Amino acid sequence: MDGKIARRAGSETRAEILRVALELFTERGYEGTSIRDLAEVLEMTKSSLYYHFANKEAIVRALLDSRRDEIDDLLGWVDAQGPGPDLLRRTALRWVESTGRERVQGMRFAHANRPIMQKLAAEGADRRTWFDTVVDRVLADEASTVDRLRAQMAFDTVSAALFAAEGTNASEDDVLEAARAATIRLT
Amino acid sequence: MDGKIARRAGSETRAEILRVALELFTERGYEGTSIRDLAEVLEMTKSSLYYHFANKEAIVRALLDSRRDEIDDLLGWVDAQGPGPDLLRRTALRWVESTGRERVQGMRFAHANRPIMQKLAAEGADRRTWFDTVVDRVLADEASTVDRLRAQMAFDTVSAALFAAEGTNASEDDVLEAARAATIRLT
DNA sequence: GTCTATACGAAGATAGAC
DNA sequence: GTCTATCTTCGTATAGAC
Repeated sequence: MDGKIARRAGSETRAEILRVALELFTERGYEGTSIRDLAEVLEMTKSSLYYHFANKEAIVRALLDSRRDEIDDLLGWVDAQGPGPDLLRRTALRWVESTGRERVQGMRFAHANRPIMQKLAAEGADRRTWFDTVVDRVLADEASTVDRLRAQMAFDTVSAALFAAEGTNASEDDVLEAARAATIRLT
Repeated sequence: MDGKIARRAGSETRAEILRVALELFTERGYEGTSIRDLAEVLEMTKSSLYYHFANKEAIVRALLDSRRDEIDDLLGWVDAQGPGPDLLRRTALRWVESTGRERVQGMRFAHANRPIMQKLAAEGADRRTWFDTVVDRVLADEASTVDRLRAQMAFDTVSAALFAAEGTNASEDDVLEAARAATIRLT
């Protein structure tokens, strides 16, 4: 783990801030979480936070950056596949089955904070845009709007299952299993 | 329309407030919409608003009340049905196919404001709780957690399709058609 | 029922010392 | 990099006249 890239000093704090921010933003919502709240949990002052991030929104942006690579991976994988009628199912399943704790956390976050997600989406690269690309490559050119919607839904099953599980005592494994089953049925 | 219940004077303003609130809360989010914003659009003062609603949250509560009847209807319908293995599909389809503009609007609202929805949910009657009841009556007693999740998802397809359609140019009809197709596949 | 005026707290953000 | 102190704006909400 001591590879080419030396560990940048100070990045620890940044990472810690992001960890806490993800947690609080998910639980209480972005608007419902103040810089003060973050500072309190982190046991540092607001000002210190502002040393690491220009403003509150920048924290969310950084959070989103971390998730970006996963979709890039998926895109790379799709490109390496031969075309075929089952490409949609295979790709969606790959996506759903590769869902780990981190991604689930990210989805909860996205769920809890749609307004800011949409705002950031309007400015450029967001999850939705990336998935549009995936769906483009995986569906035939003549696919209808409804086909496209259904394909998107097949990728979104974890999110949907998570929503369905809200307030119930379903485990994370239950959620993932339900999502997997749904993806198969939708493709 | 001049039936037994005389039209209560003043309720017009209330209704107008709710109309505007639903719109703004959906577009900018609950936290992102101030009482000021509402007052401005309504061309009245903040104080007048406070005459009609005790506080900001009360507006959301009123908004939710309006939606409650629909699920009561569904529950009544389910009770009138004979049991059978296809009861889940029939019920979910009935729900999805009865989705109109108003309900779609309500879903968008719920989507955009998960934090407060959850807060109000914690206090009692929310959509999720109601649907738990529906799923209870529609599924066999020995249904597994995953079965229950899948059933919930079958009811939530409009919501999922709406999410999938975000940022695309899919029409509302496209969304409803995709939702219907998904419900069939999931049941 | 609607207004003016205002209290009051909390939020995001910055200046500048150490 | 972290702190103290402070600025400014905005939020919800209330008092009380008309």
